Amino acid sequence: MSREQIVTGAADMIRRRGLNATSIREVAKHAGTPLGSTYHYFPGGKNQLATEAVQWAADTVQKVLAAKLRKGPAEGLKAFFALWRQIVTDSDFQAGCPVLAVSVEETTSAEALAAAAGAFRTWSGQLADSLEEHGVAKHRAQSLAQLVVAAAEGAVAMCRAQRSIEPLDNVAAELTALIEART
Amino acid sequence: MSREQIVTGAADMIRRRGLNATSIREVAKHAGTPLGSTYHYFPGGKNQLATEAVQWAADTVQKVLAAKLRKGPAEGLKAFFALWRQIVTDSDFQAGCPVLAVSVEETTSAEALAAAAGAFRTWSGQLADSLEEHGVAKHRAQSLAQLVVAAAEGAVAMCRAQRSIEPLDNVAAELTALIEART
DNA sequence: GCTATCCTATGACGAGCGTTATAGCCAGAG
DNA sequence: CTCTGGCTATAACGCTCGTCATAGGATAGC
Repeated sequence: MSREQIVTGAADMIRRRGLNATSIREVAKHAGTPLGSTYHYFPGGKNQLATEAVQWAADTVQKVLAAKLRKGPAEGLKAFFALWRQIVTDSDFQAGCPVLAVSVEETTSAEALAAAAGAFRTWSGQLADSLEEHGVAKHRAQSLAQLVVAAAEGAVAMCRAQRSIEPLDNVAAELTALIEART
Repeated sequence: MSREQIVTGAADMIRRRGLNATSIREVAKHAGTPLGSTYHYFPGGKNQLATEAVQWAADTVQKVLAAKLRKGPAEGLKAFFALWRQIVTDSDFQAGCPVLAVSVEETTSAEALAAAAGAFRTWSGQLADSLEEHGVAKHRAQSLAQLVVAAAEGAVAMCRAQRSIEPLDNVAAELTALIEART
């Protein structure tokens, strides 16, 4: 279905250039669909498209996380970082996280920003639940989970700026040690 | 001098809206200077202005960090997080870090991106040096310092999306405990 | 008072943006 | 075969963007 291609294409462009630099015309071209179709599928315009793109990215990560966390928090954490590592390296340091990109632009639609907030809450919530199940106190589990998400997002951006995967790998190693010591 | 006002104003707008949504016209208006002056002071156009804005922000943080790190890594870390906390809360969750904003937009000029990379390297380098002086092994010091910078940047973005200061405070608490345990 | 230098003021350029409108196509139901 | 409804195609709207050019004004040194 071409509607889905538009959403995933939009997510990919937001990941790279940010929301403001992602134009509907280019998303349509990139998806091989005419501009008119975009407004047919997304009558809410750019707001709606951006919101759905963020939600799609959030869901994708959420599914990976849910699957890997069944083997414990440490495995989930590894998968989380491996996922970002692949995105950064496969794109030659040109792609990052669309959720972060939306969070950083005030101009953004309120709905897309809310979707971004939901993504952060979902991911850190999944991690926190897993930590709690493995004996970490509730509040501590939440703090650690937020640390993981924040550090991963920040490290991805650092890697892009520095054109080096080193920050992400270092951060992953530090957090792996920290999590494994607590569980 | 009005040149400086243009740079700081640009940094403030990039902090809030990102680089792409920051137009030279609005920067000039915000600084109370005519549009023509912008190209007089910055013949390199938007690239040059963005680069100087990033450098200005980087220097500002670097100075605070240098001053506080003299009292030890833990004090530096506290000041680092306090600085971001103030920016986020004073702006009612609308402002973040211009360095991160530039790092997330591929469209960005290569020079501004290089300035962003320099900022990350400077900040984490300062922290790493301080940790090393207080007995942390060289490589470990670097990892920890990168973790701190990445987590702070990511946490600021999370706070903006969620309109809550909680992630930043939780991350600061976790990292303070981690750093104090190692020094 | 005169002139050279820095800054201002104003407007124009081509391009791209989000969005809307309208007319045409084309499959599948009756 | 016809008709209907989902999708395409195309063009236009008002707007803002980055950039450049050119003319005007002030101010400092002589």
